[in-house]
Amino acid sequence: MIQKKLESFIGEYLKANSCEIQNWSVSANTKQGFGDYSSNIALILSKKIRQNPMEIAEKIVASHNKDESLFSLSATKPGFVNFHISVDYYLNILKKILDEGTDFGKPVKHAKTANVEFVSSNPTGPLTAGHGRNTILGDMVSSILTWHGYNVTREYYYNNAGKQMRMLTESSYAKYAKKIGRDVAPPESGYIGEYLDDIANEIIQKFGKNLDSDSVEFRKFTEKKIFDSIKGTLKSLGIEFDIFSEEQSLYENGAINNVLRRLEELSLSYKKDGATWFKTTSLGKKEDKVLVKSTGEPTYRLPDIAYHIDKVEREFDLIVDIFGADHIDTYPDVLLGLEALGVKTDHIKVIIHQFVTLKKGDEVVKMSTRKANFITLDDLVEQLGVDVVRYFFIMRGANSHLDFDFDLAKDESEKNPVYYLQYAHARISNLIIRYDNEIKEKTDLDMSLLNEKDEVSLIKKLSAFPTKMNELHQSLEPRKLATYLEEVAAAYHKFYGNHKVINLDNIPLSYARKNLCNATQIILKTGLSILGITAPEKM
RNA sequence: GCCCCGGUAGCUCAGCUGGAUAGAGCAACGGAUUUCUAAUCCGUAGGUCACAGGUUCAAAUCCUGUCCGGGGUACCA
Repeated sequence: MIQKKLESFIGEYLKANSCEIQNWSVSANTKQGFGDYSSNIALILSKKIRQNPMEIAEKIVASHNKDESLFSLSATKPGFVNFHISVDYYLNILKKILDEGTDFGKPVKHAKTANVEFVSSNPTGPLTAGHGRNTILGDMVSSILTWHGYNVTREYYYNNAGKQMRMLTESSYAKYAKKIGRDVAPPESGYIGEYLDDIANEIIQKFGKNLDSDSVEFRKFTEKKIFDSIKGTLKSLGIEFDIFSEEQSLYENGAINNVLRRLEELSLSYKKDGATWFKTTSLGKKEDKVLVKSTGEPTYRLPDIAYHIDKVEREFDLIVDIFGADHIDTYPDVLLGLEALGVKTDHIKVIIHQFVTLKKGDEVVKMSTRKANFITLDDLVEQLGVDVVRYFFIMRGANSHLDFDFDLAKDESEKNPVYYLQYAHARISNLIIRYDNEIKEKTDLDMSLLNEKDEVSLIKKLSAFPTKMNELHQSLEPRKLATYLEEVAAAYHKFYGNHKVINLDNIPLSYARKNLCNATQIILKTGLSILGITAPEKM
């Protein structure tokens, strides 16, 4: 890529002058007036060879062969070396975008596998608005990896062995019992949502009124029904999972006991007060953590260690966990456990996101599945539409808190930047139809006619796409793609506003501009599809 | 107690693997409508980048401390 070439230019200069030095860089400029790229080499070098940086910069500029057509050089103020890339270079990229279409910028060889675990909410009720963030984030991260050539497994892990599910089963039975007139008190702090009434009715229809309280149907049927509803919600958001893994099986196949045994063998666990402790202090932590409570029930750490061993053994090249802030304290323990057992962890990437704070006006809504005072993800989709919902959850970086005012949601949805992107795409579609209707005449494509400021800056923006995607591959932050697409759309709207594409008096220019529009549309389409957002032809 | 995140324009936020003039949207004000879809564009105004030190040729960006706000967590008493 271009940056490498610029770096090697500097590198060769250094070599020719037998200077050995590190820490210098060539970076793209965001500001106007200093060329496309700049290097700080002279500033770094000045200290070492005790020379004025400006003089060094000018020497480097002078060393450049002026016949070189790719770029020209200049030196400015404190001592920057600026690279001005030739327009031809960008025009070539533009051609490449048109040739390669939505494959533009895609790395060819990767053939790797990745596992992305997300949502992983226990099937105790419908997905709430609060789950939306994890859900959307995980799906987009998966898409980013897919685009980069990974064969991605989307995995949903749920805990059906613990207290929550037992409570759900009892709550389900209580609803059933009440409907058929048995005198049964609902469990204390059980689940009370209306969705359980619906399920109870179905159970009556399907299995009749004579089920015992310990019938497996309460657990099985309730779990299945709730899962169906969760899957429905996910489907409406365009998300489908490849695998659902359950905690239960880790008990059944002995994986959990195995972890306990091995930790004991390594003297990394001990009993105290009837509980089993994980000796994390001997692994550099401040305090030990509980693996199995004195009640005999394991804490979340133990099954999660076993589950991660299982994932690692499935030999993915990359394992991504999308976790909410409640895991901040605990996931390091899980990794520690894996390392202690000699399981490789350096290909595990944990993405933690902060929670969403839901508000109604100024009032914060505390959501609880158990108490059934929640706004479902379905509600959001119904009110705002899939595209707005998807965009909404990645408008802030995963690591920042996200405030969501439900009262203003609809209001704000009209101002949602996603429309700005989609409008740019729709505008282009419309324009191309117009163009084909109005201009029948054929002409050769001459991109060099595109030399207006707005045109050039749009072309440069489009050219940055592969670099952006590369960054995205590193950071796995969908927001960065969204930000980039907003910039592309802005550059396009600006160009569109200031220049006519269809001009019957200048067909060659019209044609070149039409191709610029095509290229813009390709980039927008590719980006939007990675975000799982529709690219409309009309708005 | 321990941990995480944030404090940038009136509001909501970008920018934060250090770079040269701190950016958008909304709100305000003024302009563009015989339109290639105005869900757009052009312009004006708006900033001690919480505060204080430090590192550096260079700090909104890195380090330390302080203040303020949000959140998480414990077989926690």
